[in-house]
Amino acid sequence: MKLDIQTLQGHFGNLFEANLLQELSQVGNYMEVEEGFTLMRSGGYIRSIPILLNGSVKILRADSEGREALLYYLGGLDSCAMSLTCCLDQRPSEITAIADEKTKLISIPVEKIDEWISKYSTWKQFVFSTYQKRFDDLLGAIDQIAFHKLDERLLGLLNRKSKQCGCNVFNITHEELGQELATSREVVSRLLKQLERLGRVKLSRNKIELLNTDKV
DNA sequence: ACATTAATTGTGT
DNA sequence: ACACAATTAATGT
Repeated sequence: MKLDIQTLQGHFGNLFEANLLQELSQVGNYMEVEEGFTLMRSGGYIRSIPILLNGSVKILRADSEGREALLYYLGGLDSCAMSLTCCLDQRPSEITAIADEKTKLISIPVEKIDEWISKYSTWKQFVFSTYQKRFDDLLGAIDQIAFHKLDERLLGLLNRKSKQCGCNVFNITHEELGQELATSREVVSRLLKQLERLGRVKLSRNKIELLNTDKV
């Protein structure tokens, strides 16, 4: 099903130039999918890429066990950066895309993606900013994972020290802990603050007291 | 007891 | 990571 230019303009506003909107309306395939609909299966080749008009789509990656980890969500006028690369390289998809709610999207044939990049600067910008957005998302996700690991390492270190000296009060500075964990003093301070808020630890200058060592 | 200084810790960017 | 504020301990007078 095709969309007329007016409708497209309603969605994209002045993001795209007039000629591009024209082509979009000619070659773009408009579709509505229900929640749970699989737009893209890992391993499959991609013939077209989606641009969301509304709704949202979750992007998953299958791990070695066959479990699927959530990478990020697409929403708004997002497109899928992964599928953009897959298209250009003619490679199979490494991700799975499933509609998270009823979603309206417009689907663009692969060959147009490449063609438009050299033809329309606004399209090039769109593709570029799509990458940028996804990249930022992934960076954020990595940060959180790294943060969690450090969180556990810090608790582990404190527990080891507790075992060593047979008590649960240490005379140590955040700076020193940071060196043991190969991280900065600020990070240790922030982690400890969180642990204090959780009641796992009591903080004072040059001193850290381990609490609740009996319970988990 | 008070002021001064240095070290440690907390927080925003 | 850096910069700065806030807090606390240590020291000198």
